Formats: sequence, C-alpha cells, structure tokens
Amino acid sequence: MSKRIPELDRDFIEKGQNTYLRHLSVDCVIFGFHENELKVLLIRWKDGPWCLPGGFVKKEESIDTSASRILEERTGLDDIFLQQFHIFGDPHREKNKKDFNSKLKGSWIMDRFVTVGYYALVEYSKVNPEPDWLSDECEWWDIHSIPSLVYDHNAILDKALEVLRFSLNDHPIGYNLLPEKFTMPELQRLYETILDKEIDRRNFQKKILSLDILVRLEERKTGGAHKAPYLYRFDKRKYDRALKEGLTGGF
Amino acid sequence: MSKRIPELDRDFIEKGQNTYLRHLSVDCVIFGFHENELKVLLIRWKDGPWCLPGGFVKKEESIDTSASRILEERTGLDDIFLQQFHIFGDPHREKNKKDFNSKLKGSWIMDRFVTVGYYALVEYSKVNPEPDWLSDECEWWDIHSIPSLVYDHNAILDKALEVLRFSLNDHPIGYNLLPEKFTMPELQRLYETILDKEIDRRNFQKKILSLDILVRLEERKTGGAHKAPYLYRFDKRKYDRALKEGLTGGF
DNA sequence: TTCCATTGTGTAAACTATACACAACTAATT
DNA sequence: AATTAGTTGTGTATAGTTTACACAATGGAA
Repeated sequence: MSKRIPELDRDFIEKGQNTYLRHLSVDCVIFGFHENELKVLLIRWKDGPWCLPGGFVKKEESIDTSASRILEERTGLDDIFLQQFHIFGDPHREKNKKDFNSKLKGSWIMDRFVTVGYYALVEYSKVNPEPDWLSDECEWWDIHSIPSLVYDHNAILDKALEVLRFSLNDHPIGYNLLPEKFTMPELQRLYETILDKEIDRRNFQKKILSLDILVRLEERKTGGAHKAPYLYRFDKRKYDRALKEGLTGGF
Repeated sequence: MSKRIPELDRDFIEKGQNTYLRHLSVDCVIFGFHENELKVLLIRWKDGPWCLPGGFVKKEESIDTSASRILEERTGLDDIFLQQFHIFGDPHREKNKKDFNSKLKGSWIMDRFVTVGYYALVEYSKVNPEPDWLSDECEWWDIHSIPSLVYDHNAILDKALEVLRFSLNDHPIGYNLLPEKFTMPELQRLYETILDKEIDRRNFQKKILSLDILVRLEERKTGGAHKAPYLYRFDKRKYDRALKEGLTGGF
C-alpha cells in the first residue's frame, strides 16, 4: 500500500529535532459526514494501532500552520476549517510508548510530548484518504464504532466531539461538513448525529430557516424512494454575518 | 522589594533546559473582583514591561500542574479554579524578545516559545500578590485600564476575557470570584462587569434565583448608606449539580 | 392503481425573557 | 424628629421563543 522510505525514516528519527520543536505535537480529529453518519478519519501506524493523524511543529512554523499542513498531507485538501480545541499535557498520556518501536530508542520521538488537539470539518466526498510513510492505512470510521486508539487518542477524540457539540451554534459546522447543495433532512441528520438526539422535523426547519442563512433552490433532490425534498445551499454572506453576531438559541 | 538571587538566576538561564520542557511556557490570566471591578493580576519584570505571570513546564509535570504551581507562587493560593483556554503558537508572538536582556543571549529562554493560556478565578481578598525573583512588582490592575504588556500578552488577556464571557453560564465563575457571603447587587455587578453590559436588577434576581444554586441567609449586609441587602451564599451541592446539567439561559 | 415512507406546512400551548412601578429601608441632611 | 436621597425587595403584564402535534401532497415501489 504505502511505500517505505527508509532514508526519510532514519533522517526523521535521528535528526527530526533539528527540524521540529521538541516535546510538542499536533493531533487532528478530522470530521466528515456521509450516509447520515458522522465519520472520523483515522490512520494505522505500520504494524501498530489506529490513531489520530498527527505530526510535529516546525521550528519556525505557527502551530495553526502545522495543523493545516498535517491535514493537507492526509486529505489532499487545503483551506480547511480547522479549530484548536484543547492541549493535552499529562506526562503519562503516551502510555506504553516505549513498546512501540525498538528502533526508536534514544530518538527525540521517544521523549514526552505535549499535543495540541485540532478538529477539522471537511466535505467527505472531497477527501482522498492517503496513508503516509509512517502509516499503513487511512480510513473513515463511524463515530459510533471507533476502535481502541493509541495513547490517549480516544480521549482526544471524545473531547473534540464534546467541543463540536458545544460549538454547533457558533461555528460554521454545517457549512463545512456538507456538500454545496443539500436537503433539509440531511442537515437535520447532521445536527442529530452531532448532538446525539432526535429533533422534531418541523421545529428544526422553522428554526434553521429563521436564522436566515439558507437559500432554497428551485431544484429538488430526485432519485430517493419518496417525495423529492428541496435542495438548499448556505448563503455565505448571511452566514458569516450571523456567525459574527452569534447564532441564537440551540437545540 | 524582591530579593535578587543571582545564583538561581544563572542556574535558570544556563541550565533551565535540564529542568523544563523547551519551547513551552504557561501564562496565567488571574481574575479577581474588588470594589465592583474585575481585576487582573500582573507582574513587572525587573527593568522591564508589565506582563502576565507565567512560567515553564517541568519535564515530568502535567501542564495543569505547572499552571497551579505558577499560580500558587504568585498568589499564595492553592486549590484554585484554573482553566486552560487557548494555546498561542505564532512563531513571531514574542516580538522584540532579543531586546530584553542581553545577558540571556544564547540561553534556552531566548528560543521560540509556544505558550498555553490559563485563566484563574480567585477571591481577591485572599490573594497576597508576591513578586518573584524575576519580577519587581505584582499588582492588581483594573480590567478597563490594562497597560501595554509584553509580547502578545494583551491579546492573551483579551482572549481570556472573551472565553470568560462565553463561559459565564457553564462554569462556577461567581462561586470562585466572590467571598463566601455576598449580596445580590454584588453578584449582579460581577456579571455586568464580565459581560460589559447592564442587566435589569429584577430580572437578574429572578433568573439567578431560578437556577436554585443560592441560599439566602438571614443576615443582611449593614454599613451601607442605604437599605441593607440580604446576604447569599452558593449552595455548593446544588451548584455542582446545576453545572453538570449545564446552566440554562444567559444574559 | 394502490400503498408506503417521506416531505411541506401551520397552529395552539407552554415556557422564557423583557419591560416596567411602587413600597420599604438606611443613613445623611435639615 | 422629620425629610431626603439612594438603594433594596417584590410582582405583573407583554412579547418572544420553544415545544408539541396533524394532515395533505409527492414519488417510487408493489
């Protein structure tokens, strides 16, 4: 699947500290939405466990830029919605780190790392999951069936989800996760998945429309087995204005 | 005022990297409430500018513990309400760092630092502001007349205030900032100061009481030039329960 | 053609937030 | 001792928001 690049490997392990800040990493929780389910992009280390895609901060690089770079490497996307949400600084967070790779012994990588959590919202269909030279697999996982992850990555993911829930009314979450055109039921299911609760269909529509950030198109979504729903898109200008003033209410 | 400790000084500058993580610092925005004004505790470096009290992370120490330690050193208080609120990772955030102290040239301190922002809520009267061996002064400043601070510390403070405002309904902010017994007008003025807006006296009381987290005492606060207001205290058990479930509404 | 699941729409009731007024109290002033 | 100024304690009416709920219309499947 992915090519091993032993040169790069050795360089990274032995001389990474010349390029990157020590003790500091970035981990990304990349959310997507597909088939009415919230998904998270995970990678699997070579011969190792599943984990959040992450990386390190270059010596002259902003941590926001690091996160963007890491994301672009894994998804092929730039200009992504990215949000720092928490920093994880327990000295014992990387439990069993020593066990993972004997050839890393003595490397800067085996030091203690404090990691900055970012979450990203991406349009599922635009992503081309790409393993890198450190990983074997890169796949979307359903939020309801996340495997056991390395270190404290499950806790990082949980925290991201918690923040995402909390941010639902103040950040352009729908805007970033859905394709340009979408139906009201799709938007509703996104909200329901993130909040993990059911919302009344009619009240949802009323409230979302009252925010005055959507435009209903003439088109309807055909092909479904039932009455064809209207398509909507976000009115970016109104959306941005509403976000500045703070979206009101919540479900 | 503060004693210089040249030994410690030299040790810290030359060998600090053996004790602390490199490139990572912690800065604390310590809020207090006094005379109906929100205050922030600032220190002034020796022969230097005012800044937020901060410090470094020991190699085997949790960043939360670092923040607690830094806070205790500056205020004499332990068991303080502390909340990580943002990490500042711009490589150019420490502008003019080189100019500050020529004797630091070549020291690990002159490297780039990423800093974790914490805010603390303390009871003003319990704090004994103490300069340390790096600083000359340690004083409360009114939130409305903060001086120009070093580096990006004004931005860090602004961000803390923004988060504090946002958190007013989900965190035990009143509980931590006020003395044990307080009057309804005092609590209201705390809210008004943090939110920077006026609130109707009667509606405020109605709403706060409806949260069912306060106990009205038999006592009244005497000595004022007017009608003696009742004293209240927080019912810790009910408060904690309400926080878990999330306080509703907001002003 | 009928059936089924789903969409589009509206209204009444419960709840929450806001605006607003008057009597009681305390110390300072006369 | 009475008056005054400023503040506290309390309640109600109105506007606005959220919630609960029902029925007709549509499009493909049977």
